[in-house]
Amino acid sequence: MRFAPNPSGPLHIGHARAAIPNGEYVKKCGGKFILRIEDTDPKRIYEPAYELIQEDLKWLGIEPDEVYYQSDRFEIYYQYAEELIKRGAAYMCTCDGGEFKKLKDNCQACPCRDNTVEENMELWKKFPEMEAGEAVLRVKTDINHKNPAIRDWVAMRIVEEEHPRMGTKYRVYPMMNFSVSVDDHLLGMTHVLRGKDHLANSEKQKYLYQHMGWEIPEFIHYGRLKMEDIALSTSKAMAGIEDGTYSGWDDPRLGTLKAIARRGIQPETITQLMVEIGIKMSDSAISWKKIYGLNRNIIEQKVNRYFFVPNPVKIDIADVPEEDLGLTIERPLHPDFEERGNRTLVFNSEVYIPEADLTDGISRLMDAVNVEIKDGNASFHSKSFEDAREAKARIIQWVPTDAIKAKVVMDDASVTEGLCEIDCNDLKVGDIVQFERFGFARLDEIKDDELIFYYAHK
RNA sequence: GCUCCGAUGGUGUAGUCCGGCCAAUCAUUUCGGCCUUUCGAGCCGAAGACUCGGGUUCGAAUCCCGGUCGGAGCACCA
Repeated sequence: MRFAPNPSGPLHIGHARAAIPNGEYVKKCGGKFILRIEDTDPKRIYEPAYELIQEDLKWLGIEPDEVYYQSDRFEIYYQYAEELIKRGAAYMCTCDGGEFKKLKDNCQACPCRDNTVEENMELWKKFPEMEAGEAVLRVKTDINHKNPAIRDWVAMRIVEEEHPRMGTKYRVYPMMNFSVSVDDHLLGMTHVLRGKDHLANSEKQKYLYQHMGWEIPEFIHYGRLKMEDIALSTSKAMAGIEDGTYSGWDDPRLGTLKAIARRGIQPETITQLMVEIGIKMSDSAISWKKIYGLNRNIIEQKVNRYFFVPNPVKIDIADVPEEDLGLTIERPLHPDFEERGNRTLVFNSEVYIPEADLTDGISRLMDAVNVEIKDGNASFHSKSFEDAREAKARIIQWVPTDAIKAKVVMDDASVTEGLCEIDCNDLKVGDIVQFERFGFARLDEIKDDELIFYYAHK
C-alpha cells in the first residue's frame, strides 16, 4: 500500500482520509506502507512540506516502511519512456495543445501519432533541448474512447522551472499518470487505494500497464470528504498565512493535522473517524460534533479537571463567618479517579467568578460556600451543599486572588481571557485539561506569568 | 456540454454482491429522567432514515428501467 502526497503543504484531514485506510490495510493484511512524495511539478512544491509530511504521518501513528522521492527517479522514468516508444506505444507529439484537444475531442488522431519508432526516438533524444510547449510524449490509448479525457494522454513534458531538490538538472519531467504507474509497478503495489478524483486516471493508467505487459493492480476509490466550516485547500491556507489572516499552519481555523493536534484532538480520534467512514464511493460530510464526540470519549478519563474563570469579575463576599475564612478546599483532579489526588484552593472573602455568573440569585462556589448576589454585590448565604440544593443554587467555579492569568484561544481564533487556579502551574505544555463548566483545552505555551491554552471542545 | 460515479435518521455507518430472519444495525447528535458539588461519563427512556416513479416477484433497502438530486473527471497539476 502507499500514500503518495504532493509536497505542497502539511497534511490536512483530507490526507488523513487517504493515509489511514492504507495504513489500516497494512496492519490487518500485512504488506508494506510506502510513502512516496510526488514532487514532479516544481511549481507546486512547498519545500518545508518534505519534512512536514513525515512529521504529520508520525503524529497519525503511521511509520512508513519505505520512503521515496519521485525527483530521485527521473532516470527510471526515462528508461521506461524509451521502452514505451520502442514498443510503439508512445509518440512524440509536436502539436499545439489547443489543436490537439480539438482533434482529440472529435476522435481524430494527430499527425504525430503515425510517427515511426525511429522518428520518435530521434525526437526523444532531442527532447531535453526543446523548450516548454514544443513537444510532449503521449501514450497511445484509444482515440475513440468514449471519455475524451482518456484519449492519448501526456506522459512527459518540458519543465523549465528550477526544482528545489534537483535544481535545473532535468528538463524533461514525467506527468503524474506516468510516474505513478511506473512506480506503482516497480514498487510492487498490489492495491492502489485513492480518491475517486483519480477514477479517470486509473483508466488512463491501465493502458500503460497493458502496453508494458504489467499486471494491473487492484484500483479502489473512495469518495470525497466534506468538512463543515473549514477550507481544506492547501493553497487557500497558504494564501491566508501569507496575508496574515491565519497565524500559521496550525491556526485553529484550519483543517491541517497540526491545527487539530494543537487543539488537543488525539490522533486516535482521527483514525477512528476514518475507519468508521470506510472506503465507500459516496461522499461523506463530517461535522465537528462527530469529531468532538469521538475525541471526548478518548480524553475524558485521561485528563484532569481545573477551574478556569473566563472574563473574571472580583467579588468581595460580605458577612462570611470568621471560621470559613482561609479555608483550604480540596477538589479531586478527576472525580472518577481519586488516586490522582486533589488540587487545593484557599477560600477567602475575595474571589473571582465568571462575569456571566454575576447575576442575581443564589450561587454555590463549588466546594466552598453559597453566596447571594444582588445588583453585583455578594453576601454570604449559607455553607452546606444541602442548603445550596434547597435554594436551587447554581453551582459555579471560582478562583482565589492568587489565581494565574490564562488565555484560551478558541476554535475561531478569538481569545478568551481569564484566570485559572494556581495548581495549573503543575501543567506542562501539551497537557490537556478539562476546565469545569468551560470545556477541554490544551496547554500550548507558558509565557512569563501567563498560560496560553487552545480550546478543543465542550 | 461530454464521460463516469453515487444516494439508508441531523451526521457517520451496517445491511445491497447471493430478495424473505430488516416495521432496518451501531455510533454520534438532540430531548427528557435518574445519579453526580462542573461538564462529561454512567444508567433509563424518547426523537429520527431506505431519493422519487414505474417494473419483476407470493415477497424489494436489496434485482431491472426511468426521473430527481448530489459528486468527480474532462490539463503540457497531483
